[in-house]
Amino acid sequence: MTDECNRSTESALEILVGKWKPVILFQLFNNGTMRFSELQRAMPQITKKMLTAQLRELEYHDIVHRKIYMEVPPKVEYSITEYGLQMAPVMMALADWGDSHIKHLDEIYGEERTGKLN
Amino acid sequence: MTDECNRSTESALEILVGKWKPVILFQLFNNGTMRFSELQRAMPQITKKMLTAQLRELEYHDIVHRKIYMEVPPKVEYSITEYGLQMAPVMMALADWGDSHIKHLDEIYGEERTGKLN
DNA sequence: CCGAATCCTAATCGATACTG
DNA sequence: CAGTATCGATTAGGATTCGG
Repeated sequence: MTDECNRSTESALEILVGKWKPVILFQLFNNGTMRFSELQRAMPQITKKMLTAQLRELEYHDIVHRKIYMEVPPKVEYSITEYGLQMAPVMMALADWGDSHIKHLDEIYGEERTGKLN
Repeated sequence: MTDECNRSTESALEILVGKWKPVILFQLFNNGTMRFSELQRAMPQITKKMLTAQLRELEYHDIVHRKIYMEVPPKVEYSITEYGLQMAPVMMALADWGDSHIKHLDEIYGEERTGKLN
């Protein structure tokens, strides 16, 4: 049971984990459909390699849909799948709790803390 | 706003992420107070180094409490803090969605899939 | 414009041995 | 019993270059 819970949780975390996954998801959740280049502009720090890799994983998990237009120059659009929309509550829960957690850490360690563990 | 959500989410993920964090949390949530050796027995694969490291991080985040008994041989007990209990809903949400997600992947790729992306 | 391929660094994870 | 220290293996992340 505990073991089962853990498999489930890790399966869920697989999707959220990665330096860019949450950002990408927030972008797509907020803006609906976005082109590859739009995503890149929205996240100036990300490299094409990373963006592609993370999108592929999200696509594999059926969270993100990839629509290819057969034209020149190439055009590819990404959007959250219907199934992906179901994880909105999880994202909200994480963002909510994370928000209160940031405040909690500030109370404990003060505003001047580095945020890093030694 | 999106940016703020993202900081919050990543702050939350910081806590859950790590190969052993979820397991440790499930153990402590289910069993209440546990000694170091009990945790080890519950997770035969984990090394002492990893167990210590993950517990320290959880302690830093005020999710886990560490109680040291000054006796010989040493005795240290770990438990979820009051604040830590507040993240129970998040854990539940993750486990729930992860569970349904596993089933969803099975539907898409079939039971025989490896679970790995290429 | 949207990637794939290559190479490299940094962080994470793990096996083993040692200590108060 | 409950750790720390050290080292090697593995993986995630990034810079750059090339191609359809």
